[in-house]
Amino acid sequence: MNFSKGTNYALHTMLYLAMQHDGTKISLQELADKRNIPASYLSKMLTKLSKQGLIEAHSGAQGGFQLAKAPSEISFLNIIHAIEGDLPLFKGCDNRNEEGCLVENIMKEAENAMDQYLANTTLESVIQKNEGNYLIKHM
Amino acid sequence: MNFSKGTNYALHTMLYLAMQHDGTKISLQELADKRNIPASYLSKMLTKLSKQGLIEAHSGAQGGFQLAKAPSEISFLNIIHAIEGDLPLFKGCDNRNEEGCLVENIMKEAENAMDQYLANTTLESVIQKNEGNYLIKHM
DNA sequence: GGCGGGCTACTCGGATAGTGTGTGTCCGAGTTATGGCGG
DNA sequence: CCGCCATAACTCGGACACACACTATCCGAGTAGCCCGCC
Repeated sequence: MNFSKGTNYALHTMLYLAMQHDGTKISLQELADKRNIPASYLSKMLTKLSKQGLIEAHSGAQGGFQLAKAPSEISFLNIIHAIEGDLPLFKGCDNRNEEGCLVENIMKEAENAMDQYLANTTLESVIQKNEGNYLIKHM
Repeated sequence: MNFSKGTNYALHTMLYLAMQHDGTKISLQELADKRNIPASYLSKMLTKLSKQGLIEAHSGAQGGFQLAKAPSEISFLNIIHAIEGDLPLFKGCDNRNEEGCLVENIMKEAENAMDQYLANTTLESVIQKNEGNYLIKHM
């Protein structure tokens, strides 16, 4: 049980896109090179992000990707759900009765605690908090 | 990315064991039958729980399993870590510098939020909250 | 009656295997800007 | 000078392959309580 590499790739890429505040389009190849991500695989992740309306993909020459919303409106949770799916992390027991599975209910609450943190963390808040930081430029 | 079935099995089994407050030993077969879990597989999960000191295994005739601690001292987090391992859910980037990976730090915080909830949820608190409930008897 | 050995019930741990998902690659199809060529 | 067309650069999406963890099963080995029979 752990987050997939695809999620890691997506988060890094989205952060990179958010730093291009002027909204210029960036090609798949550049995104892949900057973070040492296999381009073919990253393409699949970007497709998912695009389908969720988080980024825009432009075909043809001078095409590329850019954010579809303001960085303040894109949370980590949005990105993670776009990649991993929005199914709950925990599948409860089969023989569920009218109140559902007790263990499952508890795990849902635990997951909600994590989701709430991720929903409150937007691309903008991360960049602002780390402005001028060495990290943000080279990671 | 989701919790394994093994975790589900372990949580249910531990809850069942906790309800045997008199500390009688319960055989692997009975535990498996009560929750419709394949006994051979459950055995592996119980081995992990035993190695983490959460339950005691008694060999031989009239043997079986019982909690090694009081239900109030066993949290959901203990059980989950025993099964899934205590590694962080998110593996950050490889090229980490002196401050680590920015994305990874955020994900660690998110995971901490979930862990904190799970650490505060003990077998005892779950049972007390659902005492007399239909669920607790039949799940 | 007491002692010992076999029996039974159970756990422990390794070996093995199927299965699904994550990860990665490749390639063809479709799309758009650009530049050159002809009118 | 203007418009059309070929080309290049790029995305899109499916097909495919591989690795690895999860899930599950089976079996032999070891262990502990119990009972029966022998002394």
